[in-house]
Amino acid sequence: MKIYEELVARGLIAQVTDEEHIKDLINNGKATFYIGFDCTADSLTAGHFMALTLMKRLQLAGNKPIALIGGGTTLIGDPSGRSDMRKMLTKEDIDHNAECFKRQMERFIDFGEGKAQMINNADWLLKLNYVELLRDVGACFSVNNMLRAECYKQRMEKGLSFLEFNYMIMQSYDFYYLFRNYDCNLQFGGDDQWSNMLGGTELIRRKLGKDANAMTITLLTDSQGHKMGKTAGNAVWLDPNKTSPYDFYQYWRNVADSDVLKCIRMLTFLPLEQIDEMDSWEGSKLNEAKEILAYELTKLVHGEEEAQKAQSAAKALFGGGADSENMPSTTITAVDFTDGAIGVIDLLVKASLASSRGEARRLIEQGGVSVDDEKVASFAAVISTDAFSKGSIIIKKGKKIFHKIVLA
RNA sequence: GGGAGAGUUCCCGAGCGGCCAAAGGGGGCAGACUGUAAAUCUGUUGUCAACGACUUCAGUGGUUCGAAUCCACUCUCUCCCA
Repeated sequence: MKIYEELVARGLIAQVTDEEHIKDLINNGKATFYIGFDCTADSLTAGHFMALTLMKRLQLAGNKPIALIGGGTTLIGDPSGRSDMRKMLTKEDIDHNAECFKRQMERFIDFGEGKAQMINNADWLLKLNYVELLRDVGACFSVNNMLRAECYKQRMEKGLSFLEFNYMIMQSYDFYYLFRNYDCNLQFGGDDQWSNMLGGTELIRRKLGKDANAMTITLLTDSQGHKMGKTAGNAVWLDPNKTSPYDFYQYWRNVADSDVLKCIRMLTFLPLEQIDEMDSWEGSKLNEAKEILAYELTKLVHGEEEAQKAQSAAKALFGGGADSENMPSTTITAVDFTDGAIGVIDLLVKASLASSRGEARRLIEQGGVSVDDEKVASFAAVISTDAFSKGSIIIKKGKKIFHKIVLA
């Protein structure tokens, strides 16, 4: 099976400009393709992860990836799929974020000589001259067409600033620039980028009379249609300092039944035959599939060792035995104690298991907190230093969140 | 430039000058049920030294014993006309 067919089989491809042409390019390693990453945060997220795996798959098939860091476009802000304007980021923030992205990507993609490239569009976008650009590029865009684009639909209701309206032009210019200077003949992106990407192929056709191609990746959504890779509105980060390998593992371990196979197919590198076999799994057997998913992804992002750790920690905890080896932990010192004891509420807050004392209190009142497997009965409960005879205690919040408190 | 309207808690969205820490929904968190799933049911959801106190309703000032609610100005957004 060739790479294109595999991508289709994995359900990764959403839309393409010219299927035959693209198939020919990537199946024969003739594509130099780019994916843009807007650096709106200081870490990549699980959402970007799919794009990264796609780059890797294509790279393995002999194609040449260009990771385009959006140092310039991020200054504008992509309005796609948003109902309100993004917060404007400062130049410094963006540079910092771009730097962080770079480090994370290097773990996935081989940026060795001639293998792949990382480029920042700030390098050319920031140098543009307004009037020149208008005459050169602006003339190629029809506002009527742009307004019809799907990515602006939502914003036509709530208002769209001219700044953001220009995002499509910037992204199109990127493609045009890469096409001319880097022989980039294909652009990949999330399905929400489709109209921005078409802007690019259109611009290339008008300016150079040549065909460039675009292809979008299916957005990873759960069975309810929500974008995946978020918990409570917060992204699942790839940076271990922002989302620990254990939490990362748990996120995937807890996906809904209906989404497991889709995730395995789209995100892991397991052979398709093996995945097809899992397809027949049902009921509690699916739990095993979730374990596989969680393990595979954690391995890809954090390495085999961390994946092992996360898995054994999870197994130990949910299996009953309290293996606290790899649990997130907080260290306290004697100073935190008053008269040889510390309140459970204080511990919860210190460990960030509760964001306020009121919340901690509520948790305890509702019976959601245990210390060393014993339910905390009263919010006034205190833990004495004696409890730390083994050096640490384990606090459990709810059913799935474990945290170790170490006495230094 | 002219006219009309809007800004409320994580989000949407109610809110006669006192009974408003603010209805309702969504989301979140916790409990029950389970398979670390989904669905369902229940509780909870500003902060704190917690039957009380303190800080919130775009901002700044004002009117009042008392303001999310009234007035003035400012900012932001939407709509209509140019």
